[in-house]
Amino acid sequence: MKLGTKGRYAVMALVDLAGHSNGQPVSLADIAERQNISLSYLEQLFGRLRRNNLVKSVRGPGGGYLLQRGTAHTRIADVVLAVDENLRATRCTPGSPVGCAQDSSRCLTHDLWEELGNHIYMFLSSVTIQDVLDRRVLGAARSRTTAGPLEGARPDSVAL
Amino acid sequence: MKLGTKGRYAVMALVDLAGHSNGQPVSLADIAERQNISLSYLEQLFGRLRRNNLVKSVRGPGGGYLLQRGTAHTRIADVVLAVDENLRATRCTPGSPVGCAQDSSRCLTHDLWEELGNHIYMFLSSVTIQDVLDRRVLGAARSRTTAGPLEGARPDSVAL
DNA sequence: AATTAGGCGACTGATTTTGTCGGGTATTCA
DNA sequence: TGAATACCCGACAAAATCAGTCGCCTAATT
Ligand code: FES
Ligand code: FES
Repeated sequence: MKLGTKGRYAVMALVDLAGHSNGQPVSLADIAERQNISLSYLEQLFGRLRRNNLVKSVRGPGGGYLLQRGTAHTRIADVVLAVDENLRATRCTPGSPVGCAQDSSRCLTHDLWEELGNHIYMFLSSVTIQDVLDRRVLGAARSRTTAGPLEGARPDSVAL
Repeated sequence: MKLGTKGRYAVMALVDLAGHSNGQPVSLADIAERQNISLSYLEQLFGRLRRNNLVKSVRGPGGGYLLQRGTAHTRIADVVLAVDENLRATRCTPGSPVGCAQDSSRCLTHDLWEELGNHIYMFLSSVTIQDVLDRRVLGAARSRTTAGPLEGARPDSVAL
């Protein structure tokens, strides 16, 4: 399991984007300056966000990025997964037959890591950009966490 | 946030230790062979575990390690923190005045990461070595998670 | 045509992680 | 006493990952 600057920057950038957009596209240069992140790095991140259908790009002068789904429907988990690729905590790869244990079966700790990953995913799924924008993370999110993600299951790369 | 092989190996080793000890010390060489982990690496890890009062060492022939607290009182969170040092997800250092935001106050996402860290810690605190040994991770742990850690608060390095 | 701003891939330096090595020290047993 | 066992410890090296840069391109607006 890892959570580096990629995931953090992506969330920060999207929150900034959501906060400064009034229906108009927001340029990366603006976000870069406000959030103190390198422009080239942001471009890299937004490339992945775009490919994951989280943002929409508008080219040319006056262009920039827009959130594809609304602020209330963009889950933090999706953002992190888009740029950080996996939250998986298990050592064994899901498809492969041989895990970290030498025999065929799963090792004793497998379930533990898997459940940990589930937990993290649930939490991050329960928080939206809008929640962060409203500083509504502590109370609201926690109460919703026990109920699981809002709606719609992730298709792949979730297993954790 | 990070969770590397150090944390995973440490938990695997302690579970193995708990499972193969009958009051007698278990040597690292045995664990190393069973779990397929380098002996030298294990020594490094157990050094930290010992310094964190999770295991007790017995030197000399027939020596090895014992769990200091019982299997039911050794929390996974303590093990991971002992070898992996921190689960903290925030970018800013807790003591320092300046976080990742340029102005003095916390950035919008600070609460999010902090709350994520809390969540992870709560989950890992709710599971003990005994739970893993009994493959009792999925149901039992989750039900207890909402109630928080078993007892006794961590003194420091927890903030995450 | 000129300017703006996204799109893409390769590349590099720094840091972290993972794991090894070599040489100790304490304890037991013969 | 001394040999064997097994913990103890710090330094070190290979490998992987991360963070960030660079150059050049394409699309749209004016
Ligand atoms: S983590 Fe999947 S088998 Fe060990
Ligand atoms: S994470 Fe603490 S101020 Fe941004």
